[in-house]
Amino acid sequence: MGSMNPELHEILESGAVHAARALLGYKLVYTTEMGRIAGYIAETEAYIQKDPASHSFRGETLRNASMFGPAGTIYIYFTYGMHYCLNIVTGKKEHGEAVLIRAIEPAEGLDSMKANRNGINGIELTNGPAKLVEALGIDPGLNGQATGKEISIEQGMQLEESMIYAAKRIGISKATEELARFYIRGNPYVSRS
DNA sequence: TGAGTGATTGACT
DNA sequence: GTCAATCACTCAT
Repeated sequence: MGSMNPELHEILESGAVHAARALLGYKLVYTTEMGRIAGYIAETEAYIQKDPASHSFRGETLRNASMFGPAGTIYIYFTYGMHYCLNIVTGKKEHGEAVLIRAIEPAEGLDSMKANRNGINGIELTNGPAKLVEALGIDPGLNGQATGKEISIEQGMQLEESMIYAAKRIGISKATEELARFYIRGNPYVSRS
């Protein structure tokens, strides 16, 4: 994390809700020996420790330990017996909060994404949290690592404030009224539900 | 020890 | 629109 640019570090450490909004437009980059695969962050959700819908709500366990790491830590969790989702940890160390990356707009390595997604093309490539993990081909073993290595966040597209939309979260049954989901207005890769 | 749920997706009616 | 897949975790026996 020492290599992370100061502006980004400040954003992440400022807390999950603020970071979820500010991360929109940044480029999520996965670097492997095969090359770079990347996309612009188009949709996020914030999860803080006092949130009943957060994995960190009941305190630290083996599964969610990464959420309690320093800002910039990678949190990858396994769910529904078959899918992985990617989070960027926010806040101070020991604070149990993170931003779920729900959708990206492909920017680099389109052919690799298609291959990783078994030939799927178009918006179905990356318009969901587990879909984008599969498209990038992210190794679940990277859970707990710091960003700036295999997974990094780079300056992306500049967004007008009016392009950012806040909404209720989706895919959860607790605390659904929280305005903790953010997305780029009009971006076709934003997941529905 | 077992039932129920889940930060999802894809196939099917 | 409904629902199965499939496992880690929580909570109630």
